[in-house]
Amino acid sequence: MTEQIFKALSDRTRLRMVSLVMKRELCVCEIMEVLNLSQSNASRHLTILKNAGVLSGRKQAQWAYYKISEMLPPELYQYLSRTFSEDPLYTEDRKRLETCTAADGCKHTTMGDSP
Amino acid sequence: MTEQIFKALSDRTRLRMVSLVMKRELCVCEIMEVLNLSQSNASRHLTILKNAGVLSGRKQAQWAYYKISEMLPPELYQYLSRTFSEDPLYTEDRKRLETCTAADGCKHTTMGDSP
DNA sequence: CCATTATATGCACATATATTCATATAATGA
DNA sequence: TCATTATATGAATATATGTGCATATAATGG
Repeated sequence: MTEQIFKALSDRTRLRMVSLVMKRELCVCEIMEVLNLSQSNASRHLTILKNAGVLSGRKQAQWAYYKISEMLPPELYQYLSRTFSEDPLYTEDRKRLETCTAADGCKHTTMGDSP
Repeated sequence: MTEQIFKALSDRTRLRMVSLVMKRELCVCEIMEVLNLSQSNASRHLTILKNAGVLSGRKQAQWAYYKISEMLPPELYQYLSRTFSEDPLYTEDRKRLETCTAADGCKHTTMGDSP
């Protein structure tokens, strides 16, 4: 539902999440780390985004990965994409994402990494 | 602000308002009539949409007219436009708008009409 | 089996939001 | 000037939402 999508996107924390996930598929612990959120809070927000059809999620081992849903209307994707690249709030989050996973971030790397 | 725009659009009543106003510039009394809202409620919602930059407003005589703001990001305009034409909720409102003003609706016609 | 790690969820609570009622402001026309 | 019409806003209230804390579930590795 349209209303639901907008509701999901009407929160700053969730917008920041979408911004990060738009870069690449992420697990909850990476997101809570970069945005400095409590685990439960991060989980809840991600659930809201998923239920609204903004994100899609999958589980692998003990991790829950989220990515941009293919159901997300292209116009919204375009708008978000443009907004995130223009607003420092989001670009800085994205910068922090890189350093986070580069340094160590979670105890794991997103997908299979070399031995 | 992005968050603000989404917040403004995250309410069903306001989405219905935007749908109507996307057809043509309307005054408060027309909107409250078509959507069957109390006057104060309609006014408040329109103020929220205006403050978010979704609508722009002007006053003429005792009436307050609202229309789609030129500040509204084009991607959002596209998305809304498509959504409103696809969802019966909005198409029926729009149908009711026509009959309303055609019959009598407000005591006035939107702009100057012939004698 | 047990400790650890990752995630989701019930409960409680503070804040935000939508709505109504009453009232203020302002323009119009008689 | 006064009644009418249109709109905005303060106060009150019910509901929704975001957040932390504790806990449940589940997978992993030792």
